[in-house]
Amino acid sequence: MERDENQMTESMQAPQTLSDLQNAITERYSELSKRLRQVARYLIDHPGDIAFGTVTVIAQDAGVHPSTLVRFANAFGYSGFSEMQTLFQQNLLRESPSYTERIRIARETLGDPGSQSPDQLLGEFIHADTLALQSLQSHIPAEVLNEAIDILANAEATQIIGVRRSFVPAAYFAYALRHIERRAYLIDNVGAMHKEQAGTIQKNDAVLAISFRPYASETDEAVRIAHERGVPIIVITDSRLSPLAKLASVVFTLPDSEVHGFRSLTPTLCLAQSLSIGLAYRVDKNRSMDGNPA
Amino acid sequence: MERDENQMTESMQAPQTLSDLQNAITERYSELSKRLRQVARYLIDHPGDIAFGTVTVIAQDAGVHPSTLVRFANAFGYSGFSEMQTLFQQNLLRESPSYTERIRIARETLGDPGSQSPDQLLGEFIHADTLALQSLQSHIPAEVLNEAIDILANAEATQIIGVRRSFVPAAYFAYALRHIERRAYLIDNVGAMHKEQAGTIQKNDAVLAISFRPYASETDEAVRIAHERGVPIIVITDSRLSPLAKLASVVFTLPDSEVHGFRSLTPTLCLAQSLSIGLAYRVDKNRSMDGNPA
DNA sequence: ACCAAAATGGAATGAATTTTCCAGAATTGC
DNA sequence: GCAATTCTGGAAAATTCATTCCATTTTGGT
Repeated sequence: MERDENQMTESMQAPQTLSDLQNAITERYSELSKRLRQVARYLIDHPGDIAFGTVTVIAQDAGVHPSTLVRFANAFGYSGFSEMQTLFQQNLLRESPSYTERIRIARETLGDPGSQSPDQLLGEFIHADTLALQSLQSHIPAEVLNEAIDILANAEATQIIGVRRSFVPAAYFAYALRHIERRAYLIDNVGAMHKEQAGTIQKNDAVLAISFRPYASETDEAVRIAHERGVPIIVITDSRLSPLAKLASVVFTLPDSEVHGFRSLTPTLCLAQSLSIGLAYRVDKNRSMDGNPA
Repeated sequence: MERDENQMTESMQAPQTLSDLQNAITERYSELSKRLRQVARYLIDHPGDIAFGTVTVIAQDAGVHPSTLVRFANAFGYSGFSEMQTLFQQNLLRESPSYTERIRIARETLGDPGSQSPDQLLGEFIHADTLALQSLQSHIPAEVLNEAIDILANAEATQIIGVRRSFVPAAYFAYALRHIERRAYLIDNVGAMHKEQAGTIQKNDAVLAISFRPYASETDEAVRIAHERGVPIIVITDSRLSPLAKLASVVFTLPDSEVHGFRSLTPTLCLAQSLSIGLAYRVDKNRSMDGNPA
């Protein structure tokens, strides 16, 4: 067996993921020099500390000289310490709730926006929507979902508000709730009568409002009316700083994924689905517990 | 009560944890200037993206000047942006381990219908939508996309038809097309006047019809009228055997993903986005080729 | 113990990044 | 509607940082 291949100094290509690197380190640990072993141990044992921090700080913590870190990175095929460091950062990002960073990276690797074929465009939207969906889960705490479903389950009817872009998920909510035989009223502002429509909100209703930047005054007004009447309010919006958030009983803040200037409604609709079906199950369960096993 | 204390400029001491900072931001949000609010929103809504990246990059993503970030940090008592940034890093380090675990658990329990928590349900829908999106790309040939965009680009106005479930993507189309300054009419059947609405379809319009099983007669009728008048028709449906398919100039057939009896609209909306933005680019290109470089 | 080769840490260089400063723009108060 | 104040963004300055280079030390072999 030819052992020369294993000598890898600068020639071989560097590991591209953190786990690859960790494997490589473990494998080559014995052939490293004293100081490099020290670095190796530190990298393996404290991966979290590598992501941030400067060479100087990390070197101090690891008890070595900064240049040793650079040499270590070189020994594993990287152009410098910084290049190796990105692996640790990416790893942290992958585990973290953040995803716009990944979109940014993906966008960079996808080349210039603008003169693209519709086909590529479709691919980009699919990609962006997928990422947005993935991050959705981490943005929606289970308790909030449960509270929202509680409110909907206890309400006699649900009044749904959403205009312009948010009209789309609002319409979906109305469709879905009616589908599972819940009373749902869509405040659709037909005939510019949203105030009149909002006027019909009653004590034992629930209000479901959807509003994203730029926040529409129509939605705001309707929610305000509901708030005055002490009606429980579920808000789906994009930020805790949204004007609706402070009036709400329950707030969902959704990450907005923007590609080519168009924000995706996919997370909102997915949430809408989940709320509706979750409600359906809840209502079903309540019914059977009420002594009606059908 | 002495309110002076609240004026805090440089004098007060800066929040030492991320949640403290977030609270402080929420509290003082209203008294911030326009740009600082922009920063505030970005910090609240994208905490994960602050941790890495340089001021320059973050400033770009937030749409502000780098110095604004520094000013913001100063306004909250930090010596500079970097000092504030460390809060976000610490937070990321603390949060990271749970996330992948959650997804794994959610995925494992997938397929166990019935008594599920809404949280698990959400995970299922996310998963289903993701799969549906993935398969979308292979179901949409590039030529069909191009033809559809051709039709939309040449049309004077677009008439959009979709009822019930399909009303949701139809409404989205109407919104998106108007957003890119195309004339779009949504045949929404208000006042049960879909026939009258369809009657306004003209020779150089285009028709965009969305219909899934069970196919709605309203959509069918409208498309039939359009077909008689020789108007180009784009159809989004679930099968090439759909009654609309044979009248269409271009047909998109979408795979339907069904979870808990609810079909997902996500692929339809993703397609809608792609068509709209693809159209926007096409129109832009045509305009500049017509000698109007703006 | 001596020589050659490798390894190490200090200092310097050069690049990148954060911060400060300032002039013009926008906003507010009168 | 004007003046004063605040806000903004460009550019330069200052700082920090990663990397390279080199002299010194250490290691391993004879």
